[in-house]
Amino acid sequence: MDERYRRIYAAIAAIPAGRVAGYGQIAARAGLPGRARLVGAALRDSPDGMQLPWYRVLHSNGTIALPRGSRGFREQTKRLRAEGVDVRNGRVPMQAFGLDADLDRALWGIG
DNA sequence: GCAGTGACGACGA
DNA sequence: TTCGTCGCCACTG
Repeated sequence: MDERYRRIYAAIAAIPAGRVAGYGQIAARAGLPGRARLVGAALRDSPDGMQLPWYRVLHSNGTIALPRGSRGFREQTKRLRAEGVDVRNGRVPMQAFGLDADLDRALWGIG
């Protein structure tokens, strides 16, 4: 496992329940700005045994990355709703559930 | 080393 | 709001 992947996993694990973050945010927090695709690769490569809130990672616009109707899509939607996140038609209002700048700073100690 | 592909993101129509 | 295109970088054959 690469150091980059470790950082990505750590950034994802830092997302609090009931909140969501974009791939770009995760990549940036992992010290890999602009490498959003690498976050997706890391999730694909993540072991099943690893406890990772992968379902809290969405597209920058708040839409679920997985294809509509796929098992992962259903699983992500189900888990998010279980945490109180409002998933409307495969989409989450980032302005309500996304990580704000202040919250982001509080979580990852930026600034 | 080259070409194809992808759990992405920003833009323009 | 939705769709298509381009740029990005890492992985794979």
